[in-house]
Amino acid sequence: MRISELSRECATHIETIRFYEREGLLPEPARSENNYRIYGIAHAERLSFIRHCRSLDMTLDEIRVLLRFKDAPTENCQVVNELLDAHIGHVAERIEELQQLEQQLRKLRETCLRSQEAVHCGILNELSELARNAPAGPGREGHVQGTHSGRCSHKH
Amino acid sequence: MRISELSRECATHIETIRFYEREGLLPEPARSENNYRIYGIAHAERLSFIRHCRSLDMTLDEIRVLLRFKDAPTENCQVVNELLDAHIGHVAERIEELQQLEQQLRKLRETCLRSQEAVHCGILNELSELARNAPAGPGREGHVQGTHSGRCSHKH
DNA sequence: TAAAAACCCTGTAGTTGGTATAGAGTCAAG
DNA sequence: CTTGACTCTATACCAACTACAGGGTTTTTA
Repeated sequence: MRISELSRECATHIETIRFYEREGLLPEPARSENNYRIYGIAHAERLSFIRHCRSLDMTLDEIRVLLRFKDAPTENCQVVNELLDAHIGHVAERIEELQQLEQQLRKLRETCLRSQEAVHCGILNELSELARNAPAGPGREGHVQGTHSGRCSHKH
Repeated sequence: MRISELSRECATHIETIRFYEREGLLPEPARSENNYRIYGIAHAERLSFIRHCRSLDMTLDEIRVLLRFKDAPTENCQVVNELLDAHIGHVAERIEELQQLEQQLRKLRETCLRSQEAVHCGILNELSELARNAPAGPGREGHVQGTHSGRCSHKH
């Protein structure tokens, strides 16, 4: 099949497929005489595997490790277990961070309950106060991302 | 004060300070005769404000809005309230997503409780199975990031 | 006095996981 | 024969920095 069919089958943008090939996650497929990529079922299965791992928020590096094990069926899978445990740990960690963050934001929100002049706005004043007393940077440790992600409005 | 002192005072990398200046978040400071940046207290306060907002996981665009209101003290602050409400919403949303993700990952982890040959590893098999049946991409909607963030090991 | 350490500057490239172009070639239908 | 759908490569862009190259200045030390 050609790339657009694979794209439909795996609900994956064409550009993403080519990107995975460049990254070495998908093997280079055969080419037709006019240089089009020709994929088989194995490619579709591998791409689905990758996409499923991505939907579980694994990094491409983590997925690379899993693929290595899939490709070497006789190897001991302990590393797979460890990878997943670590990933679960990071997710749990990030959840806690975000829960604390939500508390802080709700507390901050309470300090300005009605519209008024910005100079009297409790939120802005509180943010300035806190800044003076505790100039802490983001300073996260785990490999868990922040609150904003790119999967949304890409204007232009 | 010079840039390294500001950097110490606000616990912010020097490069980040220059980056904020390029981005228009910090005003261009005066320069000494040898072209070094010279900062005053106002700069330190503004930078602390920015860093505090960042520690609350706001984007630079969101912070830009807040700064505009700080700079125009007579304007009505309703937009500030709305911005914060939206931000709280996105954080809450991301928490729920991550909690569901954690459940899925724990379930997956249960399918392989001991080390064995990769070909029999429940995790790898389960990931392949799920992939065949539900080839769903990431497909997040909000502006909330995934599980992995850059604030960690930057190998090189 | 000279060299080394410490600080500063600009500009550019890298990070992640893609997305979106430009510019060109290929193919089938009307 | 032209239109539209599809493909190709290569490059730039997103956020929010971080890091480095390549240069200049200032201060400290031997």
